[in-house]
Amino acid sequence: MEFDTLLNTSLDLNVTPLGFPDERSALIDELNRISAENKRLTEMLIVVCENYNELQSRLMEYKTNNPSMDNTAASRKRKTEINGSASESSSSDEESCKKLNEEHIKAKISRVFVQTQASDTSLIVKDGYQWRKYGQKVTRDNPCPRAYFKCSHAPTCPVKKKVQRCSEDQSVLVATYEGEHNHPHTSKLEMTSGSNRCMTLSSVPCSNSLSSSQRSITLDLTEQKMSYDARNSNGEVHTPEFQQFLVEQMASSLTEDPNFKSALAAAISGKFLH
DNA sequence: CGCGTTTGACCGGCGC
DNA sequence: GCGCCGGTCAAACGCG
Repeated sequence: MEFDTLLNTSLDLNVTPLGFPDERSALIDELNRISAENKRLTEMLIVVCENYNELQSRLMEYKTNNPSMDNTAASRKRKTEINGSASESSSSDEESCKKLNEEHIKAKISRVFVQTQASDTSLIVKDGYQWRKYGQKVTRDNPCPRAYFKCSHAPTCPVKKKVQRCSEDQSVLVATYEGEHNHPHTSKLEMTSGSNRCMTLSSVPCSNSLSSSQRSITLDLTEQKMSYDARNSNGEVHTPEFQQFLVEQMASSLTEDPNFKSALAAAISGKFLH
């Protein structure tokens, strides 16, 4: 894992030139301890994902047995559409469920939290797609203006996004995506360059922020997906192996953070040099 | 001159 | 029915 590389690097840069055997052994112990902790955290994350998967399966089972289960998370608008189609249509319950699922897919919503620099006043979230801004509005619940974007890469792409600064922490951008892209990323490099980077977690039906410096977490707020299945940008369903990979990526992405590296190197060198 | 952004006007849904 | 509010439109504007 890159964590080891990082630690070896800090060892070479900060400690080895001093050449104290005690410090080296202490550092190695520390490295082993941190590596073990890293491994333990990774395993915990896997367990959490498995538990979530199990819960989702139970929910799916419950919903299957109770098809009339209310869709409480839907917006008022969605409720209106659902009621309207139900009253006008004579279709069966199964067809209604189908329609609901289709509408859910159409209305796929995900939310991204992006940590930006305090001096950065733009509402730009680099996510690998090209966006055209078509409006900006000050909303009631947040003094910061909300910007409205449409995907401009493909004329037929229905995806929209809203970007607004968090009212509590204005260094955090909240980007809300609606719909799914019908084309690939325009630039994968853009995903990992610039002032912010994105890491995506799908199918987590809650809102949360797990941002470290210049990093973001995507939380998919749609509820039509009944099992934990990590998807890539093309909507492909991934295997459990990929979930394992994703977990490892999440752990390793933390260690790739330059700020984290420098802070860790400083902490280690400071601990043993003072 | 073309393209993207800005910004005020407009529209539709919802609550009272 | 009216007002509020979020979302969208489109003309004006700026920049390369």
